[in-house]
Amino acid sequence: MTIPLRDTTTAPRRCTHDYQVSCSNCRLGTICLPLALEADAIDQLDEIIQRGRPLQKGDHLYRESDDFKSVFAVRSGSFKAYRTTDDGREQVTGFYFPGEVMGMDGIAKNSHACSAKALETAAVCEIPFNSLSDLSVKMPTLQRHFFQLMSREITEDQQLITLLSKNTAEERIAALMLSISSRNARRKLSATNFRLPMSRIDIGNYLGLTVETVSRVFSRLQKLEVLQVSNKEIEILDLKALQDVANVIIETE
Amino acid sequence: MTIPLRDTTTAPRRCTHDYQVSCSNCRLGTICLPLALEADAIDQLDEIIQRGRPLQKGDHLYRESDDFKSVFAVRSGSFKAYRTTDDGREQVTGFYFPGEVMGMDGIAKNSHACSAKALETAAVCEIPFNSLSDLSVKMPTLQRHFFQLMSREITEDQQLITLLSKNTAEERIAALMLSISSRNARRKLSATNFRLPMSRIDIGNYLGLTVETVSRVFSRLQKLEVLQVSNKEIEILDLKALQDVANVIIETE
DNA sequence: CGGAGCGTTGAGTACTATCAAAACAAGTGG
DNA sequence: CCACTTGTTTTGATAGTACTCAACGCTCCG
Repeated sequence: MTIPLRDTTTAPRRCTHDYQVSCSNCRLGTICLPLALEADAIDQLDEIIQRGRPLQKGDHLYRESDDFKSVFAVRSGSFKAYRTTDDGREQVTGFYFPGEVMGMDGIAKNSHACSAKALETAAVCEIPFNSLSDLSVKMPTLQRHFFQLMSREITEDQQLITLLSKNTAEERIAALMLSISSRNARRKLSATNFRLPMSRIDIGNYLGLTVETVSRVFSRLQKLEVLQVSNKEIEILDLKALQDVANVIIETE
Repeated sequence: MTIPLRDTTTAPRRCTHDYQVSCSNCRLGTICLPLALEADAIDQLDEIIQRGRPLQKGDHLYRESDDFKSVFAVRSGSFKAYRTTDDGREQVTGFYFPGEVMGMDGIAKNSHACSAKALETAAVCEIPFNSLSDLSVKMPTLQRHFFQLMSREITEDQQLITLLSKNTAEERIAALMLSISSRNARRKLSATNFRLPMSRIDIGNYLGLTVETVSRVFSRLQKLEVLQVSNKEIEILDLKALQDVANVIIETE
């Protein structure tokens, strides 16, 4: 499960490990770029992607206001994206798991709008944006897919907005657990048993709650036998109930 | 100020009104698509844009789950975008003023992720997405600009996320007033005197507050002589103070 | 083993929501 | 033009959810 790499802060550019894979044989398949592309197209994409950047827990992939050069697809491990507010506080804007693409917020101003930090040992595919643009011009399908990827990021942000704007602490936590569950399922991992890579602090920050509230909600959901929580290990005991909690039950009429 | 069009539900396709303008002589200039394009490019863009769709207050430009065909640039008037949550409630995701582009959330799934409703009499430029895609392939600059536009939408959503996650009612209202103020300024309108096109309900919905709270905050800011509020008419009396309210003063150390 | 950071739990508080009522504005039809 | 309806906005009283402050148990790692 964990990556067979460690301690390679200065990663050797090419070695024979599994991160050497190409897009065509990547086990993440079509998750990262939902490409129903011809083999030829995949090869071209493959050309521009730079692999082999293992990061340790706590390492930054990029920082806010860094020059924007590339977007990144997570290959293994996980990341949090966050921005620093005017008054110095941190706002977590998203968590990223294998197959998901980060950094598109940097396109607007040619500098990253948020920082990305590894929550555990992690590896990414770096996709230089200029090359991607150029290739998109030649390959309308790729352009379309990338538009879709960005659009999806927009709709996901809007879902979070709704969550923050309308939902209670329990609903927010339940929604996050369900989100992580389904993203796991997409990668053929267990939808009911998983380990949270992020701290309670990050969860609270992301969901607009304090750590204490997050902790209390977990305790409550455990008491209700909806979740089994043991530190970062989560087991969904009652999926239906969890969905009910998330869905806002309110049936006034 | 209001548009010289009314009652044209079935808008005549071509008439001699001012909405006949082309991109090259549009007084919104580079606001909508920040195009530093060559004249030739602008003409090509102009070709694909469909104008003359005046809407009345309350009319929908598109609805959630409508087929996605186009994005829209606001020409006059204003819109709110909203999505309906699973339990039937409404979540306002944004307000759109002249020069701003709506509908990019629809690209991901080829159907609109939210509805767009005119807050007052309004007109738009419709930009068919397929044509835009095709043109982008031929014009890398246009592709780049459109990527940037989408990226900007992402960063703006993230700002709203931060606002909802971290800020008090007063801070949220202040931030919205400042946002509207600066968007007005960009269009060479007054940054201190303006009319809110949306209701208190919409403001509250957008900012994750109840109507009552919105109203109370306006009253308080008025008492503090930061704002002059008279129904929908807003005057910013003390910009500095308003920025202080928005910026989270908290200077613990 | 001990410290540092993380996570949990408790008590009290505060901000915002909820409920309720009334003033006000806008639109309709007689 | 006015009575009437409907929806919006404001204000007040009360309640509840989540925050703050505080203490303590747990983990991880040097």
